[in-house]
Order: sequence, then C-alpha cells, then structure tokens
Amino acid sequence: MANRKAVLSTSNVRREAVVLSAMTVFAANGYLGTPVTDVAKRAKISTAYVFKLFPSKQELFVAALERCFEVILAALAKGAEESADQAPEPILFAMGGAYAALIADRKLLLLQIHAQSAAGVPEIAKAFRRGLASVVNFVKVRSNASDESVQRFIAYGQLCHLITTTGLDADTSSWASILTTGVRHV
Amino acid sequence: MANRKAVLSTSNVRREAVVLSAMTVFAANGYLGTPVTDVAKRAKISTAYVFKLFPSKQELFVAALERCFEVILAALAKGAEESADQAPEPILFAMGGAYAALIADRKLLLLQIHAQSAAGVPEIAKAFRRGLASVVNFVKVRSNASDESVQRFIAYGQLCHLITTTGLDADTSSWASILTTGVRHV
DNA sequence: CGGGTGCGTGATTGATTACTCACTGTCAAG
DNA sequence: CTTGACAGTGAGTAATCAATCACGCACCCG
Repeated sequence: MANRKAVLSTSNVRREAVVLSAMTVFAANGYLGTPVTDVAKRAKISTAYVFKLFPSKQELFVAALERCFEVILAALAKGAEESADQAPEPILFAMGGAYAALIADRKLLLLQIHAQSAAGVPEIAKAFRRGLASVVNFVKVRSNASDESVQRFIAYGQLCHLITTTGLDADTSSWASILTTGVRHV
Repeated sequence: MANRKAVLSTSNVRREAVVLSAMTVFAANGYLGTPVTDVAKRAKISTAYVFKLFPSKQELFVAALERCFEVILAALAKGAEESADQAPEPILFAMGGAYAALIADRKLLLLQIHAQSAAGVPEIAKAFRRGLASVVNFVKVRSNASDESVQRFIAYGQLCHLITTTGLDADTSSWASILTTGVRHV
C-alpha cells in the first residue's frame, strides 16, 4: 500500500507474534474481558487476520495458555539444572526460586488465574488440566521428591498466586504478613 | 413512613433474594460471563428492578462476594466451636473440615475464583482483600496457632480450590492423586 | 375519596464485540 | 508476462448486554 517495500511475512511468524500478544493481553484483562481486537492491536495486524490465524477466540486463548505452561516448564527445568545439590528438597527449592523469578512480571500467573475462571469453557478447562499435569509430573520426576513434598510445592505455589493477585506483597499489615512471610515471589 | 414494620420491608426482602441469586449465578459463570438478566430471572424479578436495588452490576457482584465471605466466616466459627480439643492445631483441623464441608457445592469457592479473576476492577479487588483479611484474622485469633500454621492453612485451602475447579477429585491418575491425597474437599 | 409513596415492569438505547466477506497487494514459478 | 497461491485488510453484521425511562399498580394516611 503506502509502503513500497511491504514485505510479506510467513503466517507462522505472525502466529507466533499473535500468541505472544495474546498472552500479555489476556493476562491483563481475562478471557471474556479481552476483545480480540486488543490482541490484534498489540500484534500490529488486523483483527480479521487474527481470525484467519486462529479460527476462534477460544482457540487463541488455549494457544496462549499452552504457551504459558511451556514457558513455566522450561523455567522449572532451568531452575532444577542450576541446583547445586541434587537431593529432592534442594531441587524443589531451586524450582520454587525459578518459578518465583519467572512470575515476577505477573503475566504467566494471571493467565493461569483467568484460565481457572474461564474453566467453564470445556476446551479451556482441558488445556489447563494438561498444563497442570505436565507441571506436576515434571516436578515429581525431576526432583524425585515425595508426593507430600510435591503437593506442598504446588500448594504454596497457589498461595503465591493469591498473594500476587491481591497485591499482598505490597501490604505490611499483620494479616498480610502472615500469608507472605517466607514465600518467594520477588 | 416513620416505621412500617420491625421486620424486613419488602424491598429488603427482594434485595436479599437478589444477593442469593447473584451468588449462585455469578459463581456459575463469572463476573463478565453473567448478564444481570440471569440474576433477575433466578430471583424472579425484572432486570430493571435489579438495577433499582443495586445501582450497577459491579456493586451487585461485590454484595454477593461480601455475603460469600460472611458465610465462610460463619462456617469457620461453627467448625471451631465443635472442636473437641481447644489446642491450636485441632482447632485449625476442625476449621479445615468445616470449610471443606461448606464448599461441597462449589458455589462459594467458584465465586472466590471469579473474584480473583475480576480483580482488575478495583472495587472487586478491595472487597476480595477485605474478605481474605477477615478470614485470616479470624483463623489466627480463634485458633491462636502460629503464623506458619495459619499460612499453611490458607495455602492448602488454595490447593483445595485448584483441585475443585479443575475437577481433580474425580481424577484417579497418578499426578492428580499427588495433589488430592489427604486434602479434605468432600 | 384522593393522592402520595414506594414496589415493580416492558420497551428501548447505545455501546461493544465475535466473526465474516469481499477485496487488494505480494511474490515466485513457469 | 501470467497465474495462482498466499498475506493481509476495511467495512460490515448480528447478537448481546448494562443501564435508563416512562409508566402502572398497591397500599396507606388524612
């Protein structure tokens, strides 16, 4: 059009950009709270083309959620790798630190929260379960910790989500401190 | 006009019915996923009148959320009362059982999940924090348990939410069992 | 009786939004 | 150069929904 050298991209490159935009925007406003137009704007393409790349908003959200869990798994793997000690509990501790560092920007965490809330949509619920399963399995296998320890790992991870979504980390009142003390969430 | 009756006036009766309907319907479909019309239908009144009783959808949701936490507090109090032993840990255990029993129908739990997801709306975030604060404070004061124990109580409560929203209690796969074993969620 | 006060509603409105369609522009192979 | 496949879009459409408005109806006090 106006641009003489309008280089066409491959659809896969665009798809990637759209998924990344979707992660950010859905994380900020949730599934129902985010118009596809917002995703398109952030990816700097037209809304119509987003629908060419992803047949529906739902499938776009699922793609973003799946990517979210991929990133989390990678971070856990990296954290485990960097653990000095290879005993179960130290590995779990290292993974916890890696996760805490990862969710510093709130994006991956909020996407999970919104996915949970949107679990009324069967495809979203399934994707969330798949992601959770992969995390639990990975943590269990990689750390070789007891079931109880893995359960505790996830439980305190959920507590970390609660702390972050409600902004308790910036709260110094006594009740907030009860929840936040000792929990690494940067 | 000075005083009609010592008992609730008609509009307050309606307001009460609307709040109860709102709890159920918002729990089922979330804040953005629920039209006010659905609340009205369930309360068997017109949509217009719902807006006379509550000035906006947002305030209606907040009212439902506040009621949710009131019910939870009452259940925790009752659970603590029924504890045979008055030492901190037994009281916590009794409260956990009471909470698990309470959320058997998923309504109060789902409302919390949806509130967390809708915390982008400042008034909803504030209400959620108030509710959480009241729970934490009550648990701490009533049980007289250590901060660490209270923190663990909440963390495993959040795990319980995760289990229920994803339907893990009906899942017998090994990864699901890691999360569910020993968690009371009926 | 008359009239005021508060309960209650059907119809509407204006904004938003998921998704579609008809279309233009690009590029590489033959 | 032509062709055809693919990248990309502006302009819709049909549906949904928060919120309002104009209006009745029941009851009660004087």
